[in-house]
Amino acid sequence: MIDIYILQQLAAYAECGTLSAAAEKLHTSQPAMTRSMKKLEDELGVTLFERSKNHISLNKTGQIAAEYAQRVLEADRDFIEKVRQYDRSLHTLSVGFCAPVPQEVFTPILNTIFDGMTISADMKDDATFFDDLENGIYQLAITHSIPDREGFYYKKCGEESLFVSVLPSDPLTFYPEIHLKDLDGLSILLLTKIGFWANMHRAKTPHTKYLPQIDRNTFNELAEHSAYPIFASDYFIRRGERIQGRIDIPIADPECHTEYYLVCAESERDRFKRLFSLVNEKTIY
Amino acid sequence: MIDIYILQQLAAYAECGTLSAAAEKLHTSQPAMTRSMKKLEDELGVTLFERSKNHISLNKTGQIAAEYAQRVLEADRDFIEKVRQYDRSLHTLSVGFCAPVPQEVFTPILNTIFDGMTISADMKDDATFFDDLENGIYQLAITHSIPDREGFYYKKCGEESLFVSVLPSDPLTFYPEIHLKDLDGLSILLLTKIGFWANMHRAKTPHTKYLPQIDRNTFNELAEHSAYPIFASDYFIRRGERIQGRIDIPIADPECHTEYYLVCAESERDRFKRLFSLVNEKTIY
DNA sequence: TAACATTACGTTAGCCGTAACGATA
DNA sequence: TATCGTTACGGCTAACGTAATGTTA
Repeated sequence: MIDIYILQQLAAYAECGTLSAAAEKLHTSQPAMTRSMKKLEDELGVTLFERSKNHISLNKTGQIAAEYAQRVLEADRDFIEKVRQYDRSLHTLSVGFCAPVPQEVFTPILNTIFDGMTISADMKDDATFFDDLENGIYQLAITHSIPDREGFYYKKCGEESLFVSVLPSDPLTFYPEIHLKDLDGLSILLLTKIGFWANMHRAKTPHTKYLPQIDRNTFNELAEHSAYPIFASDYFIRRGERIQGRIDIPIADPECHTEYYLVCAESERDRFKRLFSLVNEKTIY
Repeated sequence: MIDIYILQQLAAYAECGTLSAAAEKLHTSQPAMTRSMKKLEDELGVTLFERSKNHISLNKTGQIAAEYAQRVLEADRDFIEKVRQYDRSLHTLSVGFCAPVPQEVFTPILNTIFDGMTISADMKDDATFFDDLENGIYQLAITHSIPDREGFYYKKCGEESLFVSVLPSDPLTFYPEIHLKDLDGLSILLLTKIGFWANMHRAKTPHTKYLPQIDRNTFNELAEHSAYPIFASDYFIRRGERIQGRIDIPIADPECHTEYYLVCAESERDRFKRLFSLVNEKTIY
């Protein structure tokens, strides 16, 4: 068996062209390189280098050796990566959220039930969530539609409705409820990272100029001190977490009312039994 | 980077089931195994074993690790083998001979011209010789037919004719020359390892009972002290290497007269320039 | 009690870095 | 003269084996 460190040195030499350069790259000394390459030739019983007094180069066999050394190194790296990855997969639960409210609601629940595991949360449009569950990218997902095929277990876990939040002086307050098309063309403050809502807005109000805000504090600051309309959620309104001095107008479009579903692969149903039993239709509400 | 010796220990443990058995297999001590496995877990930052007070076993991650360790070990073994193999290929010349006489003639020539190289000689029917040259199994071949396709360089290097050698009292001596069909049904002493001649005999004299002799000395002994017909070659007859007290009768069939060709891949023509220049139509004669 | 894993401890083989040398462009 | 590879040498670390300990079947 050839020590992997020696193969690493061979590969480094093949890359750098001189022993001294390779030594530097590997944070070791030139003599160490010389010794290692000698030892390698010795253990293989094969000449790998052509040597003149102050220069060495790989011969044909040496070039072949450098190539195969790369494969061994790659296998070793792969070993480390795959083992760590597998171990990680045993201790992390990857969850896909399609919107911020489900994430806010479920994060503490998951942390309680799966104590000791790392909860890896991802938020984006749920268009690919069923694929992602099948491919093992997520073990759980909160979607805003029911599965389009077999192989999943799911349960409704809540609802959410959007409002438009404006200053009392805003002309929009004239209506008891409004439609998204009434907003088309306006400038609206909008938080980023809002999952499927982003695509919905983009589709329904293509001419609206959205002013995206990454930071929630900045968003709140701007919302309080500007006249830009913002979107609000019944979830937050119900909890009193509102922007002061604004009026919330319901949106009539059906796209602004959604139901949420907790979904897992059918094969993992048992594993998430306790979670599903804790969830009911109004978990998000 | 994980030291390959530790992976070897992991693999040995996975195979043996206990650290002590693995230690014995690898000619090391139990404590060394304990330490190595601890170190492996440490370097990976991952738990691989379930431990009770006097028993350990691989957990799921450990089983995955053992699998991947095997791959690394295989890559390392492969490295050694392939490098040695390539080096060997640079220092050996594999030659296919279709008959004994060419081998006898060419062996000293090849040893002289390719001094320092190992000449690996193979003798068998030359049906696959052109394929073998293309696939790099041979670098040179002596065939009894010219190449059936492009891509080869060749030169006629000799001829050989077969005789039947019998006692003066044998009825066959009545004929000035004989045909193979006259031999069909007889018992004939025959050396093994005679290349394409074996298939020729089998095809032309299917009812003959051949008495195969592996050892040349045994063959000569039997030839001298029995009445069985044997085959002789003009090559040996011309050199006086005959069995005492026998008469050599020429065989009329065209299959018993052959020409020999020295062949190499067109791409290696230069490499064998000197050899070809030394060879002429009567090299084997 | 026999087999096993782990811990403790003293020893040593092997590798490393520094220094010196010789050769080359 | 600067760079490169090799050799020599002293120091040190990391891994080893022996021995002892504790646990289990």
